[in-house]
Amino acid sequence: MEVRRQDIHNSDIPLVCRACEARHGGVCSALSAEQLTELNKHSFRHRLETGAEVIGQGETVVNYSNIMRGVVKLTKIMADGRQQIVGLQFAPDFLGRPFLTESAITAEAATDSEVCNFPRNVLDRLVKRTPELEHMLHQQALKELDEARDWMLTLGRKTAQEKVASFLYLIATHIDPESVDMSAFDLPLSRADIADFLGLTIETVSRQFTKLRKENVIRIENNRHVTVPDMDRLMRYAGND
Amino acid sequence: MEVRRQDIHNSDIPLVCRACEARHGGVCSALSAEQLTELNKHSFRHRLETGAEVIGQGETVVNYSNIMRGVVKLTKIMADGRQQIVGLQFAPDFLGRPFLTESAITAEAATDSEVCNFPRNVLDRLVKRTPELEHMLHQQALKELDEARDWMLTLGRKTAQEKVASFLYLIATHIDPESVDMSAFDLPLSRADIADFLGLTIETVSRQFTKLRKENVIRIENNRHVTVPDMDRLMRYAGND
DNA sequence: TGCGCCATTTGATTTTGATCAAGTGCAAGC
DNA sequence: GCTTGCACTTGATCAAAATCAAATGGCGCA
Repeated sequence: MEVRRQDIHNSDIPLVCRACEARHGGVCSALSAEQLTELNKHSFRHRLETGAEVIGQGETVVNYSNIMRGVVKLTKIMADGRQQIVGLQFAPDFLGRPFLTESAITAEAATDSEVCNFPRNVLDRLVKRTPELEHMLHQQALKELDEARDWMLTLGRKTAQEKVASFLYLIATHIDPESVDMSAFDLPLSRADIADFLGLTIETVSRQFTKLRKENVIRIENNRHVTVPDMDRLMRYAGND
Repeated sequence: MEVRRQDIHNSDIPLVCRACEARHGGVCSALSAEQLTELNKHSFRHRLETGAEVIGQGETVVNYSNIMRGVVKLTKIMADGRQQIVGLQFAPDFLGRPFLTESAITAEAATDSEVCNFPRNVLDRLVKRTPELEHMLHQQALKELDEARDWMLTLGRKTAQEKVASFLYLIATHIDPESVDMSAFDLPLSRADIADFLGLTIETVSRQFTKLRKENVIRIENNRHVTVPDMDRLMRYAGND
């Protein structure tokens, strides 16, 4: 099943980009062949092992990235070490905060990942000249805002059980957007990360996993692999009626 | 002290806009005289009493707004009535979610307010033709995203005392951006609203107010008027070291 | 095979904030 | 001036989640 595209001749497009799965989902989809070539001159792909930091809170932003593969967590840290994950980004999301030089968050690979980096100033220049690109980034910002607000309801008003169920539901629906069957997946986060995402402790997360398992809402193998026999049931446990 | 402006001749600008305090801060600042005239043909100013709903969760968006005066709260409600305020908007913020027809949140006047409404389709058309306008909206979305993520840390990881102090600090720094002295202000929210903003109950909010008062971090008159003798001290109570 | 290292689970106890239940104070209306 | 209603405060008790403290269970490696 070939998908026809009316945009540009493939032959005009840089080789690496032609083979890039994110080209049609990420920011690059808003660029012309020349712009892609220009951006590609300065960009480089990059593997990230679990835990590798993309940028730290308070650091100067020199690169933006596109996530090619894996999951990246965005965290905020307090002076005394308390930590909150404020966003999870999945391929092919854009990673970066346009128009600010200092990062307000830490971005770090939650799983083994791959990103495509481009220098801040090159993309910034491109954005100024390409309204379609700014539109793309605007859409992404609005999507992240919607997600952040959804999560605020979870953090502020849900019980521990609802929080854990909400997290499982979120992962089920985001981890593999291509797949029709969302009922089996690997958790991209450790219990500690899940706790930081939900505003709970590891112990509470663990207990809620056990409880959901005993009530047959989920099955768990090897701590990371989850099966959901009834997605609607999980949704009800998450408080999303 | 007259402020010189290089943009456009005042005489080309609609009368109501010329007298509008929000014109230089809000979306309108990105528009040319003709565009302002065009938009103004379809826009109307509107008073909102405390509690008046601008738009309800799940409803179809027909208008965008600019807040001229007052504070608007954005809330999410669960099926069983639990409620979380996910954003506070102050004049001259833009109010609305571009590119989506259904609202994911309820927007409601937290104080007596005034807004300037324009039909969705008129502004949408204008955005398509005006990159500068999209840039403005993009900036606003990013600002709201930064604020949402700050608040996620507060909701997920701070104690009740830190939450209340954080709220007071937020209001002190947002209620009157013009004023140099932020140490005295009126709370724009009732205790119930504050509880919904902080993910707490009214009782807990009240107790924390009392505690902060007894420790001389704040003074309170008539339930709504707050004085902060030492802003840095309040900030430390908020956990922002 | 056994050791040590982690991440995770489980259990006992404590703490924080929620819930339930009266009060208080103030302003509007008769 | 008294009642009524509403927003807020205060107090007593309860429950959910945090904290403290051991287990348990892989997994890599000697």
